[in-house]
Amino acid sequence: MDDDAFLFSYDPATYDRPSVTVDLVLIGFVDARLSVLLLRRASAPQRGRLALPGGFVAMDESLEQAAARVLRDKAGLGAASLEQLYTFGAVDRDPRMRIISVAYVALLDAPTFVAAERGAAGLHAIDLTDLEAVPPLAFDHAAILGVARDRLRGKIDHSDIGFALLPERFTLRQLQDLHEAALGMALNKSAFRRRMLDRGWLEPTGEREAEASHRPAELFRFRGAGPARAERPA
Amino acid sequence: MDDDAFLFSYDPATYDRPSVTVDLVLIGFVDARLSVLLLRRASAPQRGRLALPGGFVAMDESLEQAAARVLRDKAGLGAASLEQLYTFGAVDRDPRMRIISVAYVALLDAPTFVAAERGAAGLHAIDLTDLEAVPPLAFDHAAILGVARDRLRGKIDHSDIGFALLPERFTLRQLQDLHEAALGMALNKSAFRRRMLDRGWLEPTGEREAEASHRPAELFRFRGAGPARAERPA
DNA sequence: TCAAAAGTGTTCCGAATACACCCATGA
DNA sequence: TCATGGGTGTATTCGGAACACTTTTGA
Repeated sequence: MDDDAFLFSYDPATYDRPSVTVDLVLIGFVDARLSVLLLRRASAPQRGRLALPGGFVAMDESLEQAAARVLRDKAGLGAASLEQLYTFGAVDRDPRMRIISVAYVALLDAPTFVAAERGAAGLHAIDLTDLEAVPPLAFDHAAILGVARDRLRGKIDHSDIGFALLPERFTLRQLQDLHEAALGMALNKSAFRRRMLDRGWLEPTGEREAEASHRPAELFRFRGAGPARAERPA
Repeated sequence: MDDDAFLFSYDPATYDRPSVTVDLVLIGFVDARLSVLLLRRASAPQRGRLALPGGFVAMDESLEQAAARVLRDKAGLGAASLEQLYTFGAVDRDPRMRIISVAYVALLDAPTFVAAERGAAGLHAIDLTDLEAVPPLAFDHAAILGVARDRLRGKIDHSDIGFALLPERFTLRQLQDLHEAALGMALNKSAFRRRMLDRGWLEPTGEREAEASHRPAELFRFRGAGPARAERPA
């Protein structure tokens, strides 16, 4: 930013500025499926269509703060793993006015996801891995979901983001189901097992699942992780 | 975005909106070093400091169009590989007003980079891989450069972005120098060689470099690349 | 003929895979 | 006792790393 000639003569009342919003992709892993929470629009435009929960960025809050506020107000959730996804700025992406939207991804564990789905009004869950089967979404939100899906797919095996989708204690089978859902392919059991254990991210709790008609699996806990890949400034 | 109650009562004259800019990280690979082009600020604030070239996003242009325009006006360049990097939105990142900036990375080949450095007024090149040695930059631009450096480091071995920094015909040594500069580490010669050739991205031109006191290396060309990793919607 | 860097072949090692087998539980 | 899925051990395959070696040029 170095447009000083323009900047000094820049009069907010004279020159239009775009509006800026944040849109949230709320992802959960429930019943071995990756789901996203969308809001059914109650008014025009795109009335009746599903849309990402979002809101305007106020002058006194950062993008992250705006995202956290939307998470609170629209989904009734406190903290969650929030990560900036991409910024969408096509001129006509919203018919009402010029709106630039910064998309964030929030990864929720299953109880939180289900609580939000039941608790907040108008929230519906759809399958993130089968976007073709979803009825048309509002605005360019289908494209945003596509980017979110691709990002999750690209990062889940190289970073620790997946654990934000699992309960505090989980089995290796759950972890593998999550990876398989995100990648859309089956994974070799013992190879996956070894790879995950060799990473040093998993801490065995002595406990085992109390479940069904077979040998109970051991429950693991996500141990903080060593220096993982980070990417979140500003 | 579903904030209709707010939206319908939203009066641009009443509610302030943030300004939105694009900032460009112009990266080149010259003399086996990764460099970035910065503009010396001629006026307050941060007068005399180096800053990323940038500009406001107009109402009738997309973010990509704004980035291309800045590339043209500030660096005198036509087309270039432009990729969105990250959006910076801290409240106080600019002392004059609330400015949200969408950063883009442009990868330039060496002649283009040098031409821009010489041609456009006030442009200075600094070493991207040695940001600590650079005098303090304006605003949060040092953080932006850090994100750009990390992104390049993370992608250069997994995608084909590196070729945008090389001339149309290049030697494997040049390609390896580029990767070593981006990663900040030495790479094994034959392993690198085999890995690159096995990818099917490189097309041998029959030609060889006309150069110095040793066996001339073969010149390769970047062949379109198969379905590489993409990530650029809206 | 020597220095320097390009380019190749061979071995070694580790990670991923495939697969066989054992273990623990409910029915 | 059987079915089911958890968990382990072993052989195989594949790719990268290491390293020695040959090739080709200018000086």
